[in-house]
This record gives sequence, structure tokens and C-alpha cells, in this order.
Amino acid sequence: MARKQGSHAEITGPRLRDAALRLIAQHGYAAVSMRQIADAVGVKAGALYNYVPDKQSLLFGLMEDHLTSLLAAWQTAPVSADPIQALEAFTRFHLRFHLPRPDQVSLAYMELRNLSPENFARIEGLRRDYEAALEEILQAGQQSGAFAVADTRVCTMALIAMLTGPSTWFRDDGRLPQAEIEAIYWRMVRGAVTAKG
Amino acid sequence: MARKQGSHAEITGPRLRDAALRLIAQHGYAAVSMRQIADAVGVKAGALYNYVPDKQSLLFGLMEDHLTSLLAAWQTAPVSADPIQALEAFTRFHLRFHLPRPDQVSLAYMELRNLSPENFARIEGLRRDYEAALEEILQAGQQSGAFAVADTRVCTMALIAMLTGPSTWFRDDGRLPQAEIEAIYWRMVRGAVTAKG
DNA sequence: TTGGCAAATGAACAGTTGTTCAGTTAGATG
DNA sequence: CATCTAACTGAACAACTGTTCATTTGCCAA
Repeated sequence: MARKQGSHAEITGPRLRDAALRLIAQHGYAAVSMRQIADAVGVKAGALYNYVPDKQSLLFGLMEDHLTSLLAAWQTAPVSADPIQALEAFTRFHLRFHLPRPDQVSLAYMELRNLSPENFARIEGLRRDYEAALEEILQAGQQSGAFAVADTRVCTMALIAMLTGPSTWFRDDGRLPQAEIEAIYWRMVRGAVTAKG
Repeated sequence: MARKQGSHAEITGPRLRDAALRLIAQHGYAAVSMRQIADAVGVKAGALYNYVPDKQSLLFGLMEDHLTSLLAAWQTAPVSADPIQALEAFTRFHLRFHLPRPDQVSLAYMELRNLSPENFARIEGLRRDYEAALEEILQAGQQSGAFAVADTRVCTMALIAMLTGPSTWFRDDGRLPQAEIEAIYWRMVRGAVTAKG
């Protein structure tokens, strides 16, 4: 059989990406087979190749989509000339964007090693662009005297690692609501960059 | 051929674990085959089963070794009654233990999902024991008024995520020596827990 | 009603997977 | 020197891998 009802391309395509994202986030790229993904979609393995040229492109597409939409969302975020306000905006933006997307975060951080060299370079470039946004805020605050940061590069890495952590364990029905998570993390971020040496 | 010189068991065993650790850290558990590991050891795949019952036990053993030696090392670390000093000791201990062991850190954080349920529970228990050490310090400091921490559990996760980050990118011949990394991170940690709300 | 075509199937391809085990080898032991 | 045995090989197993493609299906438009 084929095509049980109406045109399927606009349904199977997104379903494929959804299933792949979920399964890869759960078990890892190498541990998930195209047949498992096809099963989750309700289709045979061969049909997947109507939507994706190969498994590697599927992974790359998921990671690229995540990072480009992250950067696009950041572009529309309000910027502040005040470094403290800018850093708070970044902190809250980062949490609000990442907490509802644990699967994408998982891919972005755990599947880098499964990208081909060319694909890795492109994803890494996008990630650097995002990190640069934070580092610019830190540099501005350092120059204005608002922050006391020993090394903006290291501080960038430290803050992003800290702020990305909760997407591993945060649950909507968990002990703390998202607003409180935001408040807790913002207080820690502010302290980390304003501490006098 | 077999046994080219002397008894091999005490040589091949550790070499197996070394090769497996390195390869799994680099490519991931599911992406590394027993034959690849055997190649790195200089042996055929069947020989590995003289040292390990199966692939899953190999992964579990590597992770368990790492976490038990982490906990053992922490046991011998000096404890301070002063929360600030205790937190600094933990910070420096964590960095000193993890920075030279990037492969073990990679396994401990990325391969949890490849453990069988029983093995996962045991590894997760060890990790909780370690996290508890930090949380106890935070609780003591909160009660004594030395720290201003909104939630010790969240703060524990945040600090460990931040402090484990550098083992991804730190290099001995990198821009900053380990002592400076320690200083930078300790300043950020101190600021994060002492910031007034 | 007919033809066109998007969408999916099912079989096949050539490798690879973890694991087992009878057989081989070479160093140690008597 | 003969024997023992730890250590390893090589082959085999059944299952699974990503990917291709001729074929089939069933909706749509003419």
C-alpha cells in the first residue's frame, strides 16, 4: 500500500524529524537505526529517503535548525546598553529558549562528534556565534567596570555550561517553576561576574 | 600465535581498558565496536572476552572505576569547618581531579544512557554521593550565613555543571595554566554563592 | 474512466555487530 | 625433554546496519 489518505509529504516529513530528534536525544545517534526511526513514524525504512538524503544529513539538519532558530530568536531579543541588564536579558533568554527544548540541547551538545568534519565545522561556527553574543556583553561590562571578570572567554564558557545544565533535569511539573529557576540562575550569574577578586 | 612473551594477562587487561576509554570518549559507546578496541590493543576481538564478560560490563567498569576513585580521593581531601574554605577546597579538588581526566569525564556524562537500567542505577547512586558532598557544604554555609543561596539543590547542579565544563576544553599547553583556571573558577563560584539577592 | 504521479513498500545489497568456541601457540613447569 | 595451560586466533553465528530501487498503491486531475 501507499498513501492511505491525501498527500503525505507535509505530514511524514515533520514526523520524521520529530521522531529522529526524540530517539537520538534518548539513545544517541549511533544507537538509533533508520528502521527504528521509520517504525516511530509508522513507515518502512526506505520511505525515509524521500525526505532525507542520508542519516548524517538528518542529524545535521536537526542541529542546524536548532542553532539557526536560536540565533534568530536572539536577534529579536531586546538589547540593553547597560551590561547588567544585557546580561540578565541573555540569562533569561537562554533559559527560556533552552528549557522547553531538552532534546535539541541534547543533540547540540552530545552529537557533535557524530558529525562529518564539514558539518561539524558549520555547527561549531554557529555555536561560536552564539557564545560571541555573551562574550561581547561580558567585555562591555568589563570595560565599563560593571563586571569583574578575570577572563571573558573562560567566563563565557563557564556561564553557558551553568545555564545549559538545567535543560537536563528541568521538568514543567517539577519542584520549581521556570520563573524561579530563572531568578536563581540570574542571581548566581550576577554574583559570578561581579565578585571582587 | 599466542603469548609472544611472558604472561600477558596483566598487560592486555589494562591496555584493553585504556583503549576502550579513549575510543569511547572519542566516538561514543555505540559507535565503537569490540573489533576496533581489539585493533587498538593489538589483538583479535575474541581475546577481549578473556578480560571482560561483555561490552556493557566494559563500559560499566570504566564508569564505576572513575566514580569510586573520585569519591575515594574526596574522602582523603582536607575538610574545613569554614564553609567558604570548604567550598574553595571542593572547587579546587574538583578541577584538579577532573582536568587531567577528560576521557573519564566524557564517559561519566555522555554514556549514562548506554548503561543497562541496573548499571545506570549504581552509577547514578555514586554520582549522587558526590553531589551530596557539595550540597552539604552549601547547606552548612547557608545556615551559618556565609552563603546566600536560594536553593542548595539547584545551586549544587549549577556549580557542578560549571566546574565540569573546562574538562572539555582545557589543555595542558593551552592559553591558561591550571592554577589560573582554578583561580578564575573559584572567584566565580564564590561570587555565585555569596551574591545578595 | 483514464492516466499521471507522489508516496510508500519489500526485497536485496554488502558490511558490520557482539559473542562463542574449538583449535593453536608459546612460555612456564616438572 | 615432555607436559601443562594461559592467552590468543580464526571461523562461525544470527542479527542488524545504511542505502538503493523496481514495483505497487491510491489519490488527483483531465
